Order: sequence, then C-alpha cells, then structure tokens
Amino acid sequence: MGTPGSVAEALAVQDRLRPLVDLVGPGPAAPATVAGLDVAYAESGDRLAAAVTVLDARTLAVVDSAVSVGRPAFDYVPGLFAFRELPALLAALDRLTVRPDLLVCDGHGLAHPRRFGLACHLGVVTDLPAIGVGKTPLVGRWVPPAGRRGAWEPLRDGDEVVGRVLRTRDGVKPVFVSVGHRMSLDNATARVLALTPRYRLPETTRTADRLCRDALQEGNAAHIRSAL
DNA sequence: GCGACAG
DNA sequence: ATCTTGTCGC
Repeated sequence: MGTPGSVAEALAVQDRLRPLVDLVGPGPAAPATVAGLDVAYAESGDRLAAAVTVLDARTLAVVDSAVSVGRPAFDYVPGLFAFRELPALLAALDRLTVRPDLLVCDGHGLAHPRRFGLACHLGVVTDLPAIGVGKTPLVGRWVPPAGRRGAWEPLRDGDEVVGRVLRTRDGVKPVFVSVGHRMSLDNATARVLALTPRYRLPETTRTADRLCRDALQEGNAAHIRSAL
C-alpha cells in the first residue's frame, strides 16, 4: 500500500490524495524551523540517499538532520516523480528528533499536470506545511521576471496560476515556487526569499543536497572497504 | 503526429 | 538525477 505497482495505480493514488491538499494556508509567517529535503542518486541509478536538514529559520544554522539510503521506489516518469523518492524521504523524516514547521521540497507542488507534485504529496502525508521549489519548469507558461532579486511573474497553466517564477538573486536564473500544502503562494514566496540570502537555491535545499551526496559517498567507501 | 517532460 | 572541460569572476 506504500508504493504503487504501475503507472495506473500511481495516477489513482494522486487522484485520491489530491483533495486532501490544503490550499488555504496561509502557513507560518515566522516558522522557527524549516526543513530541506533532497535525494542523490548513484551513477548506476540503483541506489539513492535521501536527506533532510532542519534549519533554524532565523540564523539558517542546521539544528537537526537525517539520511536514509535505499533504492528508487518507482521508475522516473514526469508527473509521477514523487513515487520515486517518497519512501526514502519519509524514512529520513522519521529519523528527525524535531518536527519542522515547514518543508521545502526539491521539486514542484501545485505546478504539476494534476496539481499534485512532490511537495503536495509530502505535505499531505506528513500534514506539515510544504512548498515546492523547482529549478526547471514541469508545466506552465510565464514571462521572465525583472532581473532583481525578489522580482516574480505568475506561472500559469491553462487559466490558473499554479506558482511563481521567482528571481532569488540579481541577474540569476529564476526558480519555480509553488504551494505544496497548508501554505499561501505569497507566504511561500516570502519563505523562499528568506532562505536565499546568498545563493539561487534555498539554504535548506543546499544543506540537504550536500548531506545526501556525502551519504552516497560514504556508502561507496564502505562498500569498497568491505570488498577488500 | 510531434515535442516537452520536476529529479 | 549524473557525466563532463573550460571559463568567467569575486
């Protein structure tokens, strides 16, 4: 009952969970802690490491973290990406000693063909406020935002606004922000800007990215040592 | 029919 | 996602 066995089953799961997304929010305006989630893959593609880092929202210092290694749970299919990483991410979340006030996911939330991307899925399953921050678009049309940090333009799919194209740094390629669960788009935008004082991507994403990459390397090293 | 397609 | 060389800039 955890991971679907087919594309059809995965689509059914999304249809069943999508009504559970809280689109009202508005979510915490001043969260004490914010979690970043990310996954790294081995080149062979048969192993992955999921990491969660919890940052003090004010100082951006890491106050807790957890990793989980495993196998991709599903083939990569655009639109069904969440099923690939969800089990490992949930396992890592379970290992945290603190419950974060907000989840910042590496991928989209409502900016998804069926309005149920990874950030929505994680938000619904954990019932935590969640937002999605994607580096590249999955769906939608937009015009480039002005060049300054903080500038944004709506991301539209059909006749609905599914997210924002947000410039987090002056003159740097924008990111794609969307609501995951229990958050407003305005608040999601504010939270992402608060997490990007220096780099294009949120500090949460950056710390989680480093952690899961390191975990993969450690796993490789241990594997090699045991083979000698 | 063709291209696009989170990570 | 991951593999890659060089290159530009602080």
